[in-house]
Amino acid sequence: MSHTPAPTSAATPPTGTRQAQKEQSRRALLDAALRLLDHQNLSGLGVREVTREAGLSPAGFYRHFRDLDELGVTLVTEALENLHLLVRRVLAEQGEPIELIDRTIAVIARHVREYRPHIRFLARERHGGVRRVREAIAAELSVFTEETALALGALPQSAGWNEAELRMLAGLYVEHMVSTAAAFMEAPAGSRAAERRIAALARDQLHLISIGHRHWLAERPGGAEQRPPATE
Amino acid sequence: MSHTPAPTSAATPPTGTRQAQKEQSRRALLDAALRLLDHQNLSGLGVREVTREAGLSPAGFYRHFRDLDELGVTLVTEALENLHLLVRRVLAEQGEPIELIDRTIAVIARHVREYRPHIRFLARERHGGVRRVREAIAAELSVFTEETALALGALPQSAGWNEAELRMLAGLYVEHMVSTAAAFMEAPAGSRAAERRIAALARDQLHLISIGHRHWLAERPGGAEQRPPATE
DNA sequence: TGTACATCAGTGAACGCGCGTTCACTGATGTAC
DNA sequence: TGTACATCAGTGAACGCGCGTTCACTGATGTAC
Repeated sequence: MSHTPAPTSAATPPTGTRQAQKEQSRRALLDAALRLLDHQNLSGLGVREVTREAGLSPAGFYRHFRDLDELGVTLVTEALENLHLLVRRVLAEQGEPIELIDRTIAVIARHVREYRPHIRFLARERHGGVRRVREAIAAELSVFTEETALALGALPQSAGWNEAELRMLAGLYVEHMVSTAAAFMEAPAGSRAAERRIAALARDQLHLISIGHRHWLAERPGGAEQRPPATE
Repeated sequence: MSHTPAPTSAATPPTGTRQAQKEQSRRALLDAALRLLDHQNLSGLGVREVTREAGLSPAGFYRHFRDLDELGVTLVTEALENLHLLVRRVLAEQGEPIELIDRTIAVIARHVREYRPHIRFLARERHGGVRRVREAIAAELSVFTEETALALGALPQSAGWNEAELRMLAGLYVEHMVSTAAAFMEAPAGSRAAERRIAALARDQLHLISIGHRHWLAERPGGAEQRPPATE
């Protein structure tokens, strides 16, 4: 080694360049689609539209996807992985209930800021026109609810709660998270004032729910002893 | 009058028949669109598609609407009137808190059963691709929240609540109503078992929120005296 | 009641256009020797 | 290192098709007398 080899440069493309370039085009197609989905629905997307936005010729599309459905499925997968990332971030938070609320909201706000296109895509297609996409999102939210129920069960204020009750409460929290994320998403991009207003509102609402959580056992409908065990 | 005139019949069309026939075609177009929107988005609708479904020739469309946007706006208006009908039904209910919860859920279930296409349309377009539609829906939900806040303020358990707090709670209830309606809507049409499961879940969740409502004043964050008056 | 004319909702044909998809091609990247 | 060949991501032209919209028309409904 009389001289150090030149670092990977444009002049001397290393093996693997080809594959990397292909990946880059694929990424460009997916990103173009996400950009277009900011103001339209998945079912309204067109092959020519996407390739135009991505800077490829229409025919180039078929080197990467069989058709638009396949690209759609890829986007769903990405968005759901992304949602799972959000869930893990939220559930990883620790602390007293009141801190937990603020941290949860902060995590959601940050996530929406970082991954707005994916979040918008999920909000838009959750009740959108493509059944398989709707079902995939519903299934993921359901998994999310189970994970949340598990986490809630570990809290001291959940002592005495059965599984059905934990899932009920988890559902309430998940729905609230979803609508909070949607609210952050609809806010004018980058408006910290709007973000603060949404956060303050969500904070009070979560606080009220946590108060309900704490007093539930004493007042649960029908009385604690009449409630069936956690079947269903 | 030696003989009673024949009642309105097909053989002797009365004045006004023409207008009534036109209205019938217009209704057929709107209903066809609603039917198509059961499994696709507003922005994906086509003139030829709608007229085909309605049994008119493509050109006939233009006797009723300038373009699809105009038909879309009409559907939004109808759906929002319909939503307002639901709100009035819910807010008209009276009774003890626990009864109120059950009645509210029953009203929502019935309304979704009666007007499923309109409700589905609202759910689908709430975060859909057409900005003006999204904004119209958001504005209506906001009005709805204000009305709910007003109704909540009249309840004895709201004594001592300021306006911002009432709106906060109303927002929670409205969001919950929306997701309950969506859940009823996604349930297999006519499955009473699924409806009962959704109703039971919603009932517990509303109950938990109402417990939070009752204990809020004693535990509100920062303490009651530090809270600013009901300015925004 | 009957007749002559006006209205206009709905039609069928035609238009130009952008769509999804295919095809033979080009030329940079990769490989064998 | 240099040369000869293979691969294959991306291209540009072409296709047939359904779209939105227009147009002159038809015939039932409505009106005047």
